[in-house]
Amino acid sequence: MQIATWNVNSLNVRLPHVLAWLETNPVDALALQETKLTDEKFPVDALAETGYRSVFSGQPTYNGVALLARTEPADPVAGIPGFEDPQKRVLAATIDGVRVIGVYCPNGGDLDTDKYAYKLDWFARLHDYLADELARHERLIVLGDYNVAPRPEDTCDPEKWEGRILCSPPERAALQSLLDLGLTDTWRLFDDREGRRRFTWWDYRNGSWARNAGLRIDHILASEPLARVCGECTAHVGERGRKRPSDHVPVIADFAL
DNA sequence: ATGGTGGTGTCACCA
Repeated sequence: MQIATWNVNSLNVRLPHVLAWLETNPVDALALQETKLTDEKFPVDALAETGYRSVFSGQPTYNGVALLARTEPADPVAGIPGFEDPQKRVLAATIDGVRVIGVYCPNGGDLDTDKYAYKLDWFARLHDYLADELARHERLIVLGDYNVAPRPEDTCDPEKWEGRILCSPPERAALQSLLDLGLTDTWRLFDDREGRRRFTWWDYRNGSWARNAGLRIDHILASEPLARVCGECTAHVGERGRKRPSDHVPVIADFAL
């Protein structure tokens, strides 16, 4: 089973990119973030023509998540149960016997802002939700844009990034608390693989792409039975060099199921 | 220093 995540930064703009990518990478499931579409405007038909069923949870202008799959996603649940939040950031469904939870974690703004406090609180809610889900589902994948670079080597310039937003110790601790539940960051299973590009996001500003000034903030976490059979996790970095790209690229993992 | 959305602003807001 191949499963991928992609923050598309507007599905309205990026739909041609997504359709083309799916044609050459016919993954079993794809989690999208920052669709920036209301549910009425979700491109159900165009995706169906490419062979994908969709479930989605969107809002105008900001946020918005979706799950695409070649089989009908079952038992969809939007949001974190028990957590009232107008920001559409979480969507779960069962795909081919795997419970898949797509997440768009808050960015956090700057360290001294309300957005940062919201980010840390949001991660605590996600933690408790995932604890429940792990108890219910042996096969669980949690994937998306976490807006956290877990280690210095997941940044282009540790001296610059350490302690800043996306890399601060509380954010890293929040991500680690998810792993401590029994989830594996599948990327790190292949840390010793040579020639692999290390980042998943490059800011549109400052010529970040040209300088390869990126971060690894998009992750695919898997429960133990899935991590054991994970054979690959890579970033499709080439997507960042296309015309009118998202600032994130797809991350794809392969499980021998 | 860029890019996307909503919508016409001295654009603001978000990433």
